[in-house]
Amino acid sequence: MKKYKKSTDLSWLDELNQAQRKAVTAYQGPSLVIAGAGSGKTKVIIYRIAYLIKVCKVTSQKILALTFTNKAANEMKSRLENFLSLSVKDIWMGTFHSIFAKILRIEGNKLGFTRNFTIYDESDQHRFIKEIIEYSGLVNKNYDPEIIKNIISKCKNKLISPDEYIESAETDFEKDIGKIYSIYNNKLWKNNALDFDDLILKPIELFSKYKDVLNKYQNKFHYILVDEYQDTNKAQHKLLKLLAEKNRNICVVGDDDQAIYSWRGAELSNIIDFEKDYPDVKIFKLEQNYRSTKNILNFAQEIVCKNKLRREKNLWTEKEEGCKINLVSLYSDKDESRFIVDKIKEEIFKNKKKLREISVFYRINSQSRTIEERLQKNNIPYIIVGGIRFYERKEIKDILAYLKIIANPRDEISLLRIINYPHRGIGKATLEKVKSFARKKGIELYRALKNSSRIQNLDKRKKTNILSFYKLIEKYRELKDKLSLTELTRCLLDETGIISLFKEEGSRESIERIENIMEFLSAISEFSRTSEKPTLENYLQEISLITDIDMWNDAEEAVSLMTLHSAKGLEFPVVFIVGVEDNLIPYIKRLENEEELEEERRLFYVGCTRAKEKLYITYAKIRNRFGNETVSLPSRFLNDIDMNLVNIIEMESSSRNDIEYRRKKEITVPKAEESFEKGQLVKHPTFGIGEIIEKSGEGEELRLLVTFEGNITKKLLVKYARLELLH
DNA sequence: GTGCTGCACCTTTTT
DNA sequence: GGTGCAGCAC
Ligand SMILES: Nc1ncnc2c1ncn2[C@@H]1O[C@H](COP(=O)(O)OP(=O)(O)OP(=O)(O)O)[C@@H](O)[C@H]1O
Repeated sequence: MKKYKKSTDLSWLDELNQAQRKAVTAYQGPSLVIAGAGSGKTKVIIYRIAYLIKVCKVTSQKILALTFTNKAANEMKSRLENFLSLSVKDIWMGTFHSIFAKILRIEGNKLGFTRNFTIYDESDQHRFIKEIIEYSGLVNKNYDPEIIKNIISKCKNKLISPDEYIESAETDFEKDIGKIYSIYNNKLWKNNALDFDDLILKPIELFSKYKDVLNKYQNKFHYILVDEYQDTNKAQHKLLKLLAEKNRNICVVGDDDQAIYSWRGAELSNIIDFEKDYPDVKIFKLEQNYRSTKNILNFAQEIVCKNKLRREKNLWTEKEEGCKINLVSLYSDKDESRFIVDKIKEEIFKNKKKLREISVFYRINSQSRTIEERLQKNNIPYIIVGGIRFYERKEIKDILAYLKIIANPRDEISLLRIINYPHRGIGKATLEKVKSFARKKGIELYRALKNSSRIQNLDKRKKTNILSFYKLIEKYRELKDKLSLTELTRCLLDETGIISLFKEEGSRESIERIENIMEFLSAISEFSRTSEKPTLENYLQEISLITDIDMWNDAEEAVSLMTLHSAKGLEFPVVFIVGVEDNLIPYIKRLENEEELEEERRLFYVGCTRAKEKLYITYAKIRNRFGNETVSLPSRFLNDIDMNLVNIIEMESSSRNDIEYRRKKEITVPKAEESFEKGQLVKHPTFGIGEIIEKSGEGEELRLLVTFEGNITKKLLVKYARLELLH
């Protein structure tokens, strides 16, 4: 690649087409770049930053660039650095969450928490809410923490405070949620902890309360750029509005067809509101796609243009037609994996593709397993991006919990996690006494440990146990600033005996855990070496906002496997999208309302548009889900596609064209579910006549337990079973 | 009071 | 195919 070293050399602008160049050079005032996949939106952001620095002589500290993942930010940085020879270390570039966490560390004391605050991830939140439900004194304690967590998160994304929620609550359920929400926030504060959503909310609070602070950051960030704007939420919108109010130099870039995070509170309406917020906005449309072949682009367009709620786009490419899209039908998920791995081999050996140029996308993480097994069998290097994050593994979270308490002793969730790990004779009953003591005295749990000698009717031995745990933590709190981070962690591991615990156990799983801990240790020393300020607090902050995608080294020679969501923003020469079946893409829980269904369609579109040269789409008839075999049909998104764009490969033993088959079947699916009742007789094409024993689920999910002739009992999904009612 | 084992229930996607 | 929890054995 060509490098542009001299700052007077402006020929790098020639790498942009005319529309892109317009978007790059209109650097003042509000800009909205709205364009389809692969049209160079991210490129516009990168070049705009270069333009600001090189041509407009803006100092890099004055630029704030917000991306969707840390990986995207790192990529931008390296492109600016290596290719446009810019120093990027002063640019504020990162995700909303990491940038504003950084600001909160600096300014948080104004809102009543200290700079060593803990960030609770989702499992911490879950435990936390569970704890609240148990102790909140609510009559009904049977609430599902997961549901409550989601409601609270939705509220936060929509800027609804606990008080506002309580005010509008009508049902008892809502009133209880309001109570829990309010306690939740209060307890977070007491724990000196924030959840993910707070990382956006708290800055809003900060800027609204303290105009001088707002002013400071408005003056700091003269130029704001936001990538993937279609997936921002109300809170983020508000935050941007506050920050951009003064200078109004804000450039957002997005594609409504790629909005796939509404379930996380993202609101497509932010794009429309942007035009309302800034009536003088300059709108730029990019229409040339530089990524995919004609066939791929046309196929993807055809998928997404069936959505009603979208802006019409006119995407085109100068690239060649390329291969047709391979539409592959298989009998089972096992066959699917075999097919994919065979094709990967073919791509590598015959077509001389590199492993890292190939990626496999799926709807849900659990689908990776069968493919993974097959790849292992064939000794093909692969990497799973996403799924359980490295830092979410149990053994790592346990060590992290120690480190978190050392950094922030008020963090009760981490405290509870490891107070009896490894076992030190502080069980449930003992803990209960300590907790109730803390509550009665109105003190933090950690302080209750210190004063545990004063707890009534507690065994003396237990008190000693508690106190020695307290002293252990205290010791490390003192050592924290004396030892390096690596030394501190090593000592801690030694003293707690966590590693020897696994060594003793000696099982395969334990060995794997030890390996993970070793990897964790090397990650810590890596951080100590590369970070400017390698403190415990900085380390904890960094890892709580880092994801698998961010850690993934895409230069490594390995096939990558990831969800369709994770694939957003990436590109690969060869892409496989697997499990393109109804109930998976679109996902079974998102079939009911039109908006969700459209989002599922967009998700599929995002997947297709990642492919540069070759796209395989596979679906299987039989899929193993939690040990049960389930029958699937090809995705409805494959209906009415232009057959000229696809190459149909039938790998299924019964060579029926399933798409045709599906169309026929739709007519024969019984409409009224009420028509099936216990005791009635039905006829099945394969099993013959049987009696309905049990009925469960409803709608698409309606299942019947039927005993057929010969005493064969089957659980059938009515939707697929083609049952005929006998009167 | 503590710790283990077997059972039930589920799980969409992620900063 | 995993995780969390209830109930049981020590
Ligand atoms: N003017 C151009 N000339 C050549 N290649 C380009 C040009 N603009 C963009 N590209 C290339 O097209 C590909 C897609 O660009 P980019 O990732 O910026 O698009 P995008 O609009 O952000 O895509 P998406 O929204 O689908 O993630 C990249 O490989 C990029 O280098």
